[in-house]
Amino acid sequence: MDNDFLVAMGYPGLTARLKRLNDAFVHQTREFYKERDLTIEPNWHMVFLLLEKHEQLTVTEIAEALGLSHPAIVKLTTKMKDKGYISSVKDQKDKRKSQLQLSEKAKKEIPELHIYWDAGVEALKEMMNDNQELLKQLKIVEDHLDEMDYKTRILNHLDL
Amino acid sequence: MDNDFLVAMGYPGLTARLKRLNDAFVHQTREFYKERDLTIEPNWHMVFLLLEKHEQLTVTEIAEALGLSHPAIVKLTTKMKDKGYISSVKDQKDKRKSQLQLSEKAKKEIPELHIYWDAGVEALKEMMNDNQELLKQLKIVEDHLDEMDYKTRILNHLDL
DNA sequence: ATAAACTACGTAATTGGTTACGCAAACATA
DNA sequence: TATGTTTGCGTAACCAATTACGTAGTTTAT
Repeated sequence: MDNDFLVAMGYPGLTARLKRLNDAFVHQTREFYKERDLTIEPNWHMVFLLLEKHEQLTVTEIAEALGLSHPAIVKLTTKMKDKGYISSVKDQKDKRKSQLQLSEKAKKEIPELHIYWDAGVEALKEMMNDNQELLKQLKIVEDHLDEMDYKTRILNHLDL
Repeated sequence: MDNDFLVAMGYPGLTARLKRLNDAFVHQTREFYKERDLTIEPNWHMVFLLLEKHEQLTVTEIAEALGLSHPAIVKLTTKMKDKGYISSVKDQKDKRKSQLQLSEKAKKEIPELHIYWDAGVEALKEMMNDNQELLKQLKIVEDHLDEMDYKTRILNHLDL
């Protein structure tokens, strides 16, 4: 058996490697939180950061910012509410919306969480040899994907 | 709202971007297959390639090569069997194992599938500006992760 | 002012994966 | 040769996400 088949495959192995790498990060982040008895989950991180920056946001706004479906955000934020990290206020101007914000508990605990998140960033940086090249290369692909989607690109290459 | 919050976040946005990018590729590949009335799924690709290269493999071998759990492979290959792409033979030397291989149908259809997969590779290459820099950068992170896991690295940075 | 279209978001059903468990076969060892 | 341990893999329960759908509220057009 190959040392690493996905790597050996080159280009076609890319997407599986993206998934594998992400799964590893999420898994180990979850382990880390568990070990420290933190009752937060890995995918809450970006929601916390968003709400630190924006004070209040709707479900749809969060979904768009994170590139997830709105039902995903409903579930995620419901859990965060259950744990007391998020409070929601019905929007008075538009009654369909509810504005989500960090609770007092969240604001009190976030400074400690930032210590862990910062350590995570340092760990990441270290694994990336202290440069942003991976991020840059990702951006290139993301930008291309925005310009024209992958399916269309495949079709174009078939017609040649 | 930011143009792209995950990108703006830099390092901490990385894992969410890996997921988002992978999801986009998988989604659009699925759409492509559907449009061409191909009854295959995106994550079968690597299994096809593995079995082209290795003639016959067990569930566990495939799981290890792809970095997935064995139950994932059981489900995936069961579907491929149902569609007639994989046949399995009980291993005579070790009766716990069954050796999976490409069916005749698979061998007949694979040349056509390669046309599509090749177009996909061309599309990918194009999005990566015809270079392997992203793959190289990924490899760096993967190798570091193999050396020492992310959780341990976070802990190390906390102790400083 | 009313009808039509659109938007926000909650819920249900489905999906692709995971961990946990169990059992049978194989292997190692006393 | 019996016995404890490991391995392979199937099944069950669970989980995080998706798509599809319903409904109430908002906006637009006539």
